[in-house]
Amino acid sequence: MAAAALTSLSTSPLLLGAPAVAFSTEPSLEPWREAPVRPPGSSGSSGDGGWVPTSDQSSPSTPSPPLPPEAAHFLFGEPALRKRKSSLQGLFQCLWKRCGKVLSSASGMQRHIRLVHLGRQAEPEQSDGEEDFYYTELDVGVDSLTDGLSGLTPGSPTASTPPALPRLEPLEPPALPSLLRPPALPPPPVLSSLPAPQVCPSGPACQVGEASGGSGGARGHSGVSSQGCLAPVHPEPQPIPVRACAPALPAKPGANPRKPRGDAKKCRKVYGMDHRDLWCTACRWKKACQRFLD
DNA sequence: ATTGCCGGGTC
DNA sequence: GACCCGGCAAT
Repeated sequence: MAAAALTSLSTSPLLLGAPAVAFSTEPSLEPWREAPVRPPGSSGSSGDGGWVPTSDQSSPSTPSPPLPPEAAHFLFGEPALRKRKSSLQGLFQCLWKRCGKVLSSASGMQRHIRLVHLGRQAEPEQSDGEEDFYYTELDVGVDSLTDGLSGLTPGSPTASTPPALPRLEPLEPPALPSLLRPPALPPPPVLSSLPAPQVCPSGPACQVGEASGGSGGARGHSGVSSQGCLAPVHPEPQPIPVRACAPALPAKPGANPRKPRGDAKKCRKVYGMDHRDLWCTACRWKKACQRFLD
């Protein structure tokens, strides 16, 4: 029995990326989904400059192309957003923008998506599971949902705030495990053509390490709701088949991991305790050195 | 033990 | 705000 359940679960591409919770399936809460760029007629599997799709035999998922940082923010800011393959029966709603079609069977929904949105033929063509990303199951029961939300305080607006992240230095976007990926990379031009990076100017998930030593930089970001990050600014938001896959988020919300110590010698070491008057003020105040930046 | 500096205090 | 320091983590 358990093995059968595992087997069926393992076939779901959704399961892999959502270690934490199954989030709300309310479609209106998912305006962040980006356009799955799949021009009709295009196979959408090449031209990503380096990303070579593999033959994809291990799972319905295809390798994940590098997502734009914005997408990574979404990933951080949002726990798992969808669930599927739950034991309960439900309705299946198409998440494609301005579609919202509701069908009562997953297979019907997959067919709908293949035909209508993906421009594929009716035959499942050993369906790669891509359709799975474009619809959600409208649950009838709430049991599985509340499982994932058990850690949240009902009614608390801050509850949806993701745990504080370790400083997001301008690192490469965390290599998205190829668990969940859009079938085709949403084109950077769309995002970059936006007037301004208003996607999430201040959300915790979007926080980028401040230039130097503003000691307050890492403080006080608890009030920002992750919803702010999800404000759709995409001109033509289409459901993006990306679900949250936070790679090992810090366990403690509010834990503020220290900056790794730089190797630069600071005033204290350069001038010594004897010449404290030569120190920069920050060093004198036991703050992050302003003179010898890392 | 030393160093860097966060967090929090006082003025 | 400026200024100071306890205490922690990294070294």
